[in-house]
Amino acid sequence: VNLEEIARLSGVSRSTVSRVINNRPGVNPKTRERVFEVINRLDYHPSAAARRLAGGHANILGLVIPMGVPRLFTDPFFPLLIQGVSQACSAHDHSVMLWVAEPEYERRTIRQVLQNKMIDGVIVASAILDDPLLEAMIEGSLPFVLVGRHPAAPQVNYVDVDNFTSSREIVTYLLRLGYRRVATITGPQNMIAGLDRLEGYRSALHQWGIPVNPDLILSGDFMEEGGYTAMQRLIPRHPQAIFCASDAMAVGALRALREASLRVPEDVAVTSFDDLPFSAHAEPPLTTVRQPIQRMGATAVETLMDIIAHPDSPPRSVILPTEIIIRASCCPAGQTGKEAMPGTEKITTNV
Amino acid sequence: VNLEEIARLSGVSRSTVSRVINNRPGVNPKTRERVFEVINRLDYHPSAAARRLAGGHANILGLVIPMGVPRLFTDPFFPLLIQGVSQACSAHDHSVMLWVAEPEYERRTIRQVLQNKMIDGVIVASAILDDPLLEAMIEGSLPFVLVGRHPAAPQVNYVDVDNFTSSREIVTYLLRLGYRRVATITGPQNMIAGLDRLEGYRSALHQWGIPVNPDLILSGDFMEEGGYTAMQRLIPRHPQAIFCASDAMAVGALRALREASLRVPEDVAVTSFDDLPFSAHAEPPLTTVRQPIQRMGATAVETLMDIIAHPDSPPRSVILPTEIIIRASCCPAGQTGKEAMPGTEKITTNV
DNA sequence: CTGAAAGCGCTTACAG
DNA sequence: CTGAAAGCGCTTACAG
Repeated sequence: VNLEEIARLSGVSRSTVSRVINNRPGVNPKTRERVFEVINRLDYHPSAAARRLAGGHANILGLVIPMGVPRLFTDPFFPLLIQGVSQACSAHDHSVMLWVAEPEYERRTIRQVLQNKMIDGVIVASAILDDPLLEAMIEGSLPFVLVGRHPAAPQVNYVDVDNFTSSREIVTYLLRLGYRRVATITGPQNMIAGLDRLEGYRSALHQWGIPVNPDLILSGDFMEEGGYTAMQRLIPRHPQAIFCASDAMAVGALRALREASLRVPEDVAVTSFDDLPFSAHAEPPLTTVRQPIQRMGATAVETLMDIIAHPDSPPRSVILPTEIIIRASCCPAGQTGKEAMPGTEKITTNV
Repeated sequence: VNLEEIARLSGVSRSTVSRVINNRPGVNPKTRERVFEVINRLDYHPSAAARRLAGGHANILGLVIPMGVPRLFTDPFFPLLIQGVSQACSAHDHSVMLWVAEPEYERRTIRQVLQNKMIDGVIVASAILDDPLLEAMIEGSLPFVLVGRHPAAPQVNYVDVDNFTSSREIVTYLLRLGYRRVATITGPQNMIAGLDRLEGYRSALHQWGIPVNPDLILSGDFMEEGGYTAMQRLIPRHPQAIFCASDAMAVGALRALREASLRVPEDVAVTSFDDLPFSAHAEPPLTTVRQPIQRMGATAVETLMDIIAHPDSPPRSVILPTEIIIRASCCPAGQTGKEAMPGTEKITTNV
């Protein structure tokens, strides 16, 4: 079943069928209706290959996850993102081409993506500063959207949450509970989210006139293992409360605290960032910043489709809201957790 | 840069360039070399769209993950599989198109996949019995490979591990340690892996002349939550040892045991299946069957490429080896765990 | 071993 | 509002 056949059966030319399919103006409504009827009856779908070759859109978006092996399966961030992207594409009758860019093959992947004449645009889920892939994308002419803000290039379209403000607010929450010796386990400082979350921590302390103590800032890697080892080094420094820059690190931190026989939240209060599905089942359940990962994926798709449709409009940036999810890993300073804490509760922020 | 230009610069016709690109025989070696030289110099890549349209291969494989929301981010099985597929495709200069098939959109996804005239073949990661997608694939003519064996249709190509034998062996391992009251928490019984792992459990007991006690068989869902609730129901029945059909369920079971103040392995020995990355960090680390998930993805790609290249050869099935990874969640019956258990150790099976 | 030509299924000016 | 025609970049018989 091809366009030719639809034209024949509707009694019009191929040009007209093409106009109908692509929703172009200037077609008699009755003609349009007749053509649609035939299309639906035959369950006709245009060939992406032919479309693309003829200079049109293939309705295929690329998704690039430039990530070394570890984090891809340490936590469900990327699976959720992939799902959001995939769902939104499906809903808009687009397909998605996926690249998982291992660092050692990065150059090759860049070529594969940019020289791939099949895709209409790309979603890049990289938050690594100075990612060569990102630089290549900026140089190139393929429309793309970044998941995560870009610190330097203002022309880059992106979808993100406000990592800075969200982090400042959850640290402020700890300060309000009465803690003063608040530590942080940071994300990698070559990722924008890692930087912003640390800045949010610093900003909250500044606002409350509390000096930032370098001994209470430990660097992590967003993963369980990194949270675990950072916490081990932190324990001798006797923090009252901690802000981990990711849930996965918080789980590692909880493990280190348990091994040291410290109770959470009675001895140390713990907060983090992400609200991944496992965070509600941690021991204790985590108080954390929820970011809408799936929605970020879906929003990236919609933003990219809009960019493709309107290539000359100014750069787009979308900031999605977060909320603070309050669970049992915190309690007011000086109290025991059990008596003081409510069930899960939400504080919506950055709306 | 297109084929025309390569032809011009090499002083041959487009036909010849096409033959060179597609590694067809009947080209003078010197001509071939000359053409390759120009291709490499210009970094030329043929247009997948044009290729496909002209009746050739686009070098694009599809990957379908027909799964409801939950398991996709509960455990890293699918991320690992995706990574294996993506890597192997990249290595063979293929691209991958991804569909995450939500059950409610399944019909739509089936159409999108089968009517997609872009892909050369599909990898289907469904182990659900009577999956309509699978039935549609069997009806259709698009080459495909299943990840997970198909119980009924012998013409279906697949890549899998031997779930039955591997499960029998890890349960046998528990029996050798001296346990007799061995329970199991099963996977969903509408998935072939769930069925096979339960059969393996039964078979091990039979071999040892131990009657199968229905009270010691609880059904789970492969996920943490299901393992947790199944274990809660199991505790009053006083099992000495348990075989969980997935690591994620084992983690849930450990949580239930901890809440009931039962020690692992002293009070209850725990084994499972998968050896996902988090299993080495569980409390205690899990004795489990390791299946090579990434390699299954890569093998599926290679098998599919082989099927596409040789469409008329008989059905292919590939069984990859597993190994039993011994960690601290088991000890000989009647001993305390600490004194008896070695570090991590492997028993390779099904090689 | 090599080339000229038709054709894959679309889109896009161009003409009316 | 509609159609005839060219062309996108390949592959594949067919002819030599």
